[in-house]
Amino acid sequence: MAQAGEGRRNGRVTIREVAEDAGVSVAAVSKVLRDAYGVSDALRAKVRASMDKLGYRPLASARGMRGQTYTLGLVLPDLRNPFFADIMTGVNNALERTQYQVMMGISSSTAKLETGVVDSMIDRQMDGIILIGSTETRESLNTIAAKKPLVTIGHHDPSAEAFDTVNNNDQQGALLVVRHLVAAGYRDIAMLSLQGEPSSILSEREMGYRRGMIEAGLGGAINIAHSPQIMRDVQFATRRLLQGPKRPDAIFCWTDFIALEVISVATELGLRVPQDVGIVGYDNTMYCDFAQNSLTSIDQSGELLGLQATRLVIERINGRTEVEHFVVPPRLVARRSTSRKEG
Amino acid sequence: MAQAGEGRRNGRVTIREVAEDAGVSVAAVSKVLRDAYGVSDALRAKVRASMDKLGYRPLASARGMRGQTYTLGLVLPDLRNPFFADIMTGVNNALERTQYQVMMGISSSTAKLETGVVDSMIDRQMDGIILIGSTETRESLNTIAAKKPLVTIGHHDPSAEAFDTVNNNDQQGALLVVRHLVAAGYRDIAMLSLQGEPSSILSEREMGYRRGMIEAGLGGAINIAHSPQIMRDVQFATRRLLQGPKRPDAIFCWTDFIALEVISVATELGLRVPQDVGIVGYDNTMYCDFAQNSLTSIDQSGELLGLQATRLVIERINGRTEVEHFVVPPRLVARRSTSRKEG
DNA sequence: TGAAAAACGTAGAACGATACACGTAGAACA
DNA sequence: TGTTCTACGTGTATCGTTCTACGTTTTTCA
Repeated sequence: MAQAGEGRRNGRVTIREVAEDAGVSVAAVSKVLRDAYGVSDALRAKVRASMDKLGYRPLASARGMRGQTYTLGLVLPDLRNPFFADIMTGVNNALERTQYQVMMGISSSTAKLETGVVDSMIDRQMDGIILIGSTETRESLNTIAAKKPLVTIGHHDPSAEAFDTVNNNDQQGALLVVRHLVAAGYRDIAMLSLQGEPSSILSEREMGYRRGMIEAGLGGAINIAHSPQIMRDVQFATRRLLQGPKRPDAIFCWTDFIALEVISVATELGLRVPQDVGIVGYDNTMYCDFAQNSLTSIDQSGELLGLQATRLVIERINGRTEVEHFVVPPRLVARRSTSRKEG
Repeated sequence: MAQAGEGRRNGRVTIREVAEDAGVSVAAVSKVLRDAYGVSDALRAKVRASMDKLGYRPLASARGMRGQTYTLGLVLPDLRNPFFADIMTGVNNALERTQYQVMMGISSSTAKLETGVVDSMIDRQMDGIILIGSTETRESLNTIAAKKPLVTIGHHDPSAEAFDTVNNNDQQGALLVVRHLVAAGYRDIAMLSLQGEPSSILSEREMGYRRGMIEAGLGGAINIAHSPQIMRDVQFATRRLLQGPKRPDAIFCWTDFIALEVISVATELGLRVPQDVGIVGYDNTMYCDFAQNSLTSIDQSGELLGLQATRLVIERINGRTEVEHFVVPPRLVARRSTSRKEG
């Protein structure tokens, strides 16, 4: 509580002082602040001049008590996946010319922590919330949406009414992967999927994988392994796959990071990528491009996802109530990790 | 402003309702909330029961008006470097049994954006601020510290009085790198340093590099290149280094991510790592361990840095005013990217 | 037993911004 | 000239907490 500066208010300029300086009422200043109706240009100019002169900044807590805080909450599953940086770029672009600021929290991909972070964002009066890769149930999401405008990224629920969703078409993404691998000559294609709380992306991608395999007449080779996104576990799961009785000749991984780890393990086991085993990731993060990885991956346009989600949440804050579901088509980026033919 | 739920208050339970339900005064509930002096066990139990029953959660904005918001602000330079995830782990561990929540913002390594993010955290009444890799001047930092408890990570200023610093010893880290490379038989050791706004880490590391080179009698080979942390620029700078007149036989990179990119470019140029060129990174992020990278790096114990910074900022919130400067010794982790001898 | 001190509870005034209800001046119209 | 309407300003109750100052009860100790 003790503070380096002086008194408790810390030398902060209040709306009252601005009003006094400009020779107008407090309410007039508030109107200028909010671009509200009923302010003449002359008054607006006078007030803005005083604000600049005094270095006034409205206090979010106080605004939150009666109006908005002009803060958006963004919840990420983790800080390790650079894909979220792409989303963040989109969010920031969308926020460029607005009053809004974004604050981030980490859910660590667990429903319990996610709930905690979201609740604390609601406690902090954030005006809207963007939830990436949520593991919550439809019920919980509806509860949140009843309290604050909500948009999810990476959560499929086309029948959701209370909140908007922004997604890449995960089923199609998985389908593209299988088709690409089949075309490259791979047959025993395994999927290394995510273990943990069930989520809609999970089932979408697994569904796409299954459909792709069946479509190619490889229904008998369907093989889905699961691992949490933790180094040790991924290594273990990968060894199990690659050293098991019928070794797959290609692995479709949940995420680029996992794919890189699979490449690492395969290399250590003396297997050649892509000749002995083809590897595909998801998200097309910057690591895919490195020569030592050269990882085939699915691009889901993170920047666009972030941009759209932000647009939608601001629209909701401004009163929209009809639901909107935005879907981007995925795009496969082929690299050396699956180019068996030339290899 | 429009909202899915009912009225403006959104069905939120207030402290008043809790007080009523428990049959005590509002102030008594507040005391329980803040673990303040002057509350009997009986009363505390009664109040807690009511809080649970009603699902009460204090509103941060309202608390901020008079007291604390129990929110810490954490400012990261970017979301792409997984090193910050380690720091975050430490922060979360430190916060485990406290009431505090952390909210993150991104500075994109530019002083202007950083100032914006920090100001908006102050507007939002955060109780304390942790600044990672700050590019601000001592003046600005003092200004911030005058308003809120401040701790920096990755900013060397041993004479700072108004805020605490938490650091790894960057000069020693660079020194360790040079010594290691020299011991492995490298001589023309270049440093690929960061371009952008000057920072104290920058000069510390470059100083360590210079000292190491001079110490090894290689003062004549000192060669510092600069590049911003952007893919294209790093590639360009690397090509310049590796295709220039006197090609270095080892490159000490600013960050693991850059080092991985350097490995990529070197590979594309047909150079073998570590035989033709040794590569060292910084931060010892998880990517270093992958077989395809096997990158020698400096571990600066991100988790510990995060833990200490959080401890310090909370101490400051609780009234400490004497400055504290915490330094962790760096540790070199040798991997294949510099093992010329066996290679 | 009585005085002093400690322990606990309460009322009510802040905190800074918002937004409603109201007041006023001037324009438009007949 | 009077009436109605519009445009714009203003005063002030209000949001949900904290916290000071004070009052009451209980405990301690000689």
